[in-house]
Amino acid sequence: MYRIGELADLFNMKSDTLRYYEKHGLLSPSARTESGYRMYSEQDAVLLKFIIRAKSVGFTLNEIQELVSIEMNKSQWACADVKGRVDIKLDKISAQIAELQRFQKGLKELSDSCCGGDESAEYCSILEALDDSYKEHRHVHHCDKVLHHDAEEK
Amino acid sequence: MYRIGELADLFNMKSDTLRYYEKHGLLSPSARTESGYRMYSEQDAVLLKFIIRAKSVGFTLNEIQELVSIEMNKSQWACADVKGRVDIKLDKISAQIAELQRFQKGLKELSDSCCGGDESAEYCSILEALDDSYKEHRHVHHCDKVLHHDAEEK
DNA sequence: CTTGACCTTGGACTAAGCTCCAAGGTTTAT
DNA sequence: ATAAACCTTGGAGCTTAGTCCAAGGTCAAG
Repeated sequence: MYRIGELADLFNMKSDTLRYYEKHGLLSPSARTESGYRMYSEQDAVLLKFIIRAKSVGFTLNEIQELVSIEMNKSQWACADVKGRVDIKLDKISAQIAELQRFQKGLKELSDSCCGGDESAEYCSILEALDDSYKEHRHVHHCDKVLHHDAEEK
Repeated sequence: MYRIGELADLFNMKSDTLRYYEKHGLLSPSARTESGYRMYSEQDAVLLKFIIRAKSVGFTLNEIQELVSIEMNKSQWACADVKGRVDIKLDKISAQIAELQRFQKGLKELSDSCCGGDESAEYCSILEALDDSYKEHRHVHHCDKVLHHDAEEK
């Protein structure tokens, strides 16, 4: 069992945040001491870890609360309902991964076309790298130019 | 050239949001009419599209502002600096994709083990699906149980 | 030449997600 | 047995990202 401060330290967060989560129905300590201290179990820590990870992938506390409340009352739910809810979240995640990958591709092209030397970054266009409408009439910048520039320097 | 309301409509947002972005250095209209109306160019629209996409993959307005200001003053920057900044964002994106994929894998396992029928969702554990420490001593639930249940019904 | 749909600025308001503070109770180490 | 380091509640304050409002200017149509 952890006291609130111990659990908070374990996950690098403030006790305040844990109280905030409790108030919003995300995570209640599984016990209290006679004097009223919150006591968190190993299970609570696992749930907290889940909450933190869900948050880090972009779920709001409300969405997480929904997942958590399903988990808490799972014997009352039909399996089909749980599956349905989870599949909705899965769709959201797939879409988000796809968008991130598109973004990654754009930035990577930019990084690759940006030679990384002392020369001006005039041709390192973030927009050019990311906007599809640019791509048709796009100038392709190779590092040749820079290598040439480097050659001149030598 | 678009007036503020036209551009806003084009991207399903409020004029207020565009003014907000302007105030925070993300997007200034490339012209004003004599009477002071903001006029946005095609270029401005491209930049706005970028801002919206960056936001959708989880960048804060501050981070986007940083990328945009690099774009705006790119001739003043050394190529290496731009590449450096962009590479930092790329790392962030890679990490985020990885985390999303881990989350996706967990939820997918859950969805698969959750047979989706009328039976109780007792064995559909989101935590079990997502917490690695569970996996070692994990019960594997197959849909056999349910198929059997279905068979009994017939 | 007025009506309605736009636009301007400035400032107030909201919601989410914390974060801090005050006033007091508890536990622990010296 | 007393100080330091925890904990409690309640409520205020902060940041981010908008969103709304008021008072007034502009512009095209009838």
